[in-house]
Amino acid sequence: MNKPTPSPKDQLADHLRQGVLTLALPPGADLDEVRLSEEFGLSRTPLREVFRALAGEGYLDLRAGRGARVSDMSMTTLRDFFLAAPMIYAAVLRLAAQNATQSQITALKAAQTQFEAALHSDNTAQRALANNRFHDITGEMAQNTYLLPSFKRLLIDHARIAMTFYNAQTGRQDDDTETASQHHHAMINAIIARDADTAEDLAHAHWQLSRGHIERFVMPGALDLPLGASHN
Amino acid sequence: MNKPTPSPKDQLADHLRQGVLTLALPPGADLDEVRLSEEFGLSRTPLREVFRALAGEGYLDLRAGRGARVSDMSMTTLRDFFLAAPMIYAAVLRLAAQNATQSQITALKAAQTQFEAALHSDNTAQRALANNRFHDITGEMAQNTYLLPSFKRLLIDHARIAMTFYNAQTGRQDDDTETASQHHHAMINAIIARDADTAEDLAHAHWQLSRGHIERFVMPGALDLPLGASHN
DNA sequence: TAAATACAAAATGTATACAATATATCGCGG
DNA sequence: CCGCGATATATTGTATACATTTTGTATTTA
Repeated sequence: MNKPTPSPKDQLADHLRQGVLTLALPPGADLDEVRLSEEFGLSRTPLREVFRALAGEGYLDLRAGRGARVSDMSMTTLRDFFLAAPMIYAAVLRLAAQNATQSQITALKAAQTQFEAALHSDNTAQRALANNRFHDITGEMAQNTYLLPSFKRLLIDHARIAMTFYNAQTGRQDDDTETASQHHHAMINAIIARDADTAEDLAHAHWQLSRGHIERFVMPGALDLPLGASHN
Repeated sequence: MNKPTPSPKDQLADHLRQGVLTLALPPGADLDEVRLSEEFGLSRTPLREVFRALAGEGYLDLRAGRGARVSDMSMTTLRDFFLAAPMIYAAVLRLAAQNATQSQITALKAAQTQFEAALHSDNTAQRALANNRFHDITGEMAQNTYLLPSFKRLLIDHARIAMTFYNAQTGRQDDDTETASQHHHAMINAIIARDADTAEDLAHAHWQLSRGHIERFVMPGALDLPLGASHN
């Protein structure tokens, strides 16, 4: 067992990352340096370095003289997201199929097992985190330094968007997650078979699913009620 | 005139960025905290924050307990680069054509003027920096948070690769830079015309040019000399 | 009453001193 | 002479104290 006990810095970083991904720290939330440093037994100096690092990864925004905030989700986020995601993700999965190592494939299978477990529990956060982990591994598999930064940022907001919509959505939800899980399985198989084309197709299908999911949330069937009749 | 005098931190950051882009700080170079802090009149605390920030942008690598280095250029860098660059760059330029604001177009024209000036001087570093600035503005124009991180990393290594090869290359060089400059002009026009398709095509042509340039450097015509006859 | 200004409190930014860790040097033994 | 290990040096990491900036509040004035 070689787990070298994570440093307080790593613990804090992981805590914040998880918080951001699960919306426990909502977009735009202020982070109090003093409170966090007391809570994690760190002085402000290393804490601020963690902030800088997480800002570089896209989790936080640092505004000079005004402290750190959880990076925002603006009105245009969704549009930007669905413009970039299919392209980047298809490329990553294609490269993943070409370059995955055996140990990475093992890790991916394990992540998928965790994801399925999370599906059966009713813990939305666990689900989002497990899904995030799965896709993160595909990113490692691709082994392309230039693609990864964008991919990781997409994964952050993918998780946050999923948290937003899976929490709210009723019906169809289980269908969709089941399909997503099947996609994951097919991805694993395509990667094992080194079948880049299939992997790429699966990436597109996967985003198409997300897209439909969110569209149904953002533009639901209108309430069919007469105007102005509501105040008894 | 609203130039609020850059803070020492910004100065340092810019200095390091420029150094990395121009190879004044070669890949893998160690950065001495104490020396730099004395040189720029900063204490180590803010200096290390600059390191963290630049690491996030892809300029530096931070290894725990072993200080900061200029991020490396490995053997696989070129391959990764030319796999990712055409795709990302085409996407960025397409979005740039769709979303550019008037003031950004003005800035782009100015950058191109600077680039041409640098072409006539014989300063390779100036040339690389001006080219970098030009492309950086196209990145701003695209206005897509998710694409930018990868794009910016590509630009860093684009500059470094250009510095490597333009310094060494003989002949054809002027042809190529002239063609590159023409591409830039055509890009500006396509952006003004909001012609996304043309912009995307230009992106591909531009990378094709770079690619050819580097191929000729990496795989030159072999020296046509008899083996083993060299030691007088 | 509303706006503006001055003051107070809080939070961020920086410097310096100290602790921990990594690297280099020297001495010893094989 | 080479390799190993211990000590010394240098460098990185952390804590704390202080300076600066921002933000909130109260008071004054139109």
